[in-house]
Order: sequence, then structure tokens, then C-alpha cells
Amino acid sequence: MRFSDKVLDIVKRIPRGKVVTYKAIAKKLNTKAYRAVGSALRNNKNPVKIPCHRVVNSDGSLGGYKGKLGSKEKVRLLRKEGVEIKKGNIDLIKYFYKI
DNA sequence: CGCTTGACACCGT
DNA sequence: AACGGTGCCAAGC
Repeated sequence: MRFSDKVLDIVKRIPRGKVVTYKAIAKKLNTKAYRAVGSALRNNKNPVKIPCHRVVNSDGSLGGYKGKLGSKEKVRLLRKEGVEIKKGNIDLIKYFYKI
């Protein structure tokens, strides 16, 4: 749980209107467990404190959210926070949050 | 030459 | 032991 705890901690401090990539997180943790990051978020124990919808793929695609079935909801939330999304892709250049 | 799709690799739960 | 909310590289169009 230690690993996921770190991930959660990072995601937890993502400011509103910004997003982070799994790669960035893994990099910040000095690890290549990209997938593990996703697993951590999936097993996320505090969805209220952890805005998992602010975590996206390195290419800007939303990736997934709840089994890749809640992507629309994810987009909706992000849009609501001020993040512009084009065809399911986010402007990392504009909304990427450097950890 | 630039973009898109597919396969393989990594780590943790 | 298998799966998962990925990333990177290579080949094809």
C-alpha cells in the first residue's frame, strides 16, 4: 500500500484545472511502474480526496476511468474545472501540472 | 514525411 | 496467477 499511498498523495495535491500524467507520477516516484500507478488509483480508497479524473495518459488521452466506461464523466468533471478537452484529449501543454 | 495502430514490457494489488 | 484507468517503440498507411 506504500506505493499507492505515494501516488494518492501526489494526485491529492493536483490543483483544480490541472492534470498530471501517469508517467509524471511514476517519474516523480523514481519508478517505471506506470501501470502500478493506475492500479493504485483504481484501488483508490479515498475517491473523495483523490481526484483520479485529473490523471491522464502521457499523450493527453483521458485513458480510462472506472473501467474505461466513465470517460465521459471524467471529461465532464475536467471541463467543469476549466480544462478544455478536444475529442477526448486534453491540452497537456496548457493544463499539465508539473509536480 | 507525419500520423495512427499494434505488440511488448514494467510494477503493484 | 491474472489483471489493470500505461508507456514506448516499430511497422504500416
